[in-house]
Amino acid sequence: MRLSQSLIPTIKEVPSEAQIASHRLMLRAGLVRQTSAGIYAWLPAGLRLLNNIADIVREEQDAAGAQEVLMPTIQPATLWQESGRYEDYGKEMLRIKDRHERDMLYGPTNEEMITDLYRQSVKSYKELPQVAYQIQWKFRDEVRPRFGVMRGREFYMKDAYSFDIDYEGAFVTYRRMMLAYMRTFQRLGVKAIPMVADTGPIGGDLSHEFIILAPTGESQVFYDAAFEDVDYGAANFDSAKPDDLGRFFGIMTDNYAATEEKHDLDVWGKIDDSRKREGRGIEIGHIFYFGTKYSKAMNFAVTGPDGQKLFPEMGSYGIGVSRMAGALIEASHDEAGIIWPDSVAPFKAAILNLKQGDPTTDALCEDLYGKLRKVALYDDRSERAGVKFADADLMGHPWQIIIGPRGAANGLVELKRRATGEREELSLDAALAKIGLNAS
RNA sequence: CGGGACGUAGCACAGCCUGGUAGUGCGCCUGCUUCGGGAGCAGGAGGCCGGAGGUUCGAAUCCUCUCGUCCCGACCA
Repeated sequence: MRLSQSLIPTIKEVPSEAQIASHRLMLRAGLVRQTSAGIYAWLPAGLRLLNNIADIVREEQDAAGAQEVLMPTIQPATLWQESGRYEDYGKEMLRIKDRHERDMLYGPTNEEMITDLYRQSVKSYKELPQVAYQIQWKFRDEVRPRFGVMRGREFYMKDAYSFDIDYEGAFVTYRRMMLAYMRTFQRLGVKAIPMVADTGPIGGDLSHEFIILAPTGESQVFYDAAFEDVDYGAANFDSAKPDDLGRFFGIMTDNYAATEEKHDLDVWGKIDDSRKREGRGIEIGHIFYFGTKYSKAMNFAVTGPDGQKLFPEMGSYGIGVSRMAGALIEASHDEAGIIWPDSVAPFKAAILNLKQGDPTTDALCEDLYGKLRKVALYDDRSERAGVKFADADLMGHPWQIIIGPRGAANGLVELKRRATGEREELSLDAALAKIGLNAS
């Protein structure tokens, strides 16, 4: 994109409502704007970020054998009355009436809806197991939204639902999804630690939450460095093999990890100091096994091998996609601004034209932009160099390709790595090769 | 849902206590100079002071109500 023609409004001063780093930086970098408490508009750069995160989540869900669906945001109250949660959910649920005075709601989660869809069509155990997921907006009317996008009322979330014919199958699915989560987080460039969790209003008895470390996290967490040493990639674990899943799950559950509420000083004390990791954590995902809670309540039964009625064993699996956007910034920023991991950056590189209007510089920039149109942001504004440097640092592009009249005369550009601050002067082709963006 | 604050120009704020019709910095526009880390000078645009009601000759300022936003706590992907 050309910055001069984009709705990417960077600002020097921060609106006073933003308290934490990620919120301030998301506003300053022009990623989002708040429209109501806990409700945000995603501007072009922010949307690219959101989509990049969602794409990685999607790829790993697909790789784990889940199928993507898209369910409505507005749901009929009748479904929730069947499960009993219409009453249980309380004021967090946004309730609406349509013109016919029918009770509707903006979905905070989708167990009822997916169960309804399965019971309509799936009648035999032979059609299971299945996992379906969606990446969709949800709404929970938090009493006190805060931390910008990290604790909004409207949020973008990947939610998956699994149906197995017995506990053993459900447990395999649970472990496979957990592995998919660790792979997803690894690709997103964050350290995520699974911790045994309360199941909350969704219910069930096997549940983990995934916490990533960031200085402004909501709670103190403790874990063994063993989690960081693991490569969760397909080369190390084949998610189709039960043995691999077992080995993986062993690592996830045998090593110590706990939030402060569940911290056990005796166990912690026995861990070698060099392997202790401690910090603030942000919950970024949550997985649950809850058995037949919804299949029974909503009468979703299939015919089993013995011809008898069988209620599928279910689980659900969430990743907060919009929350992840904020969490990534919490985990990766400095005084100057955001430092995006390469995998999710809205733009892989920014082209900084230091002297808009200089024929040589303009020509070199245009040439480069022509090659990087899809992945780069071209700062073609007639601003001074200092403004462009500051905005590029603020927006956090992994690479800055700095083009000024000095180097342009010799066909040279300067390449800056945001994360390290390293700069070097080299030819345009060499710069492209180094960034690894040649093909696009 | 308990506790506490704040709404004045796009943003950050002053003015309010002690009523007299609004100001500063940044941003924005124009011109000149500048031009590799958020430039300088000059000129300019922009606000029915969140909304409604009240007190008063007169309300940003005092009173009441209302809407909105933020912070602490409890709660949550």
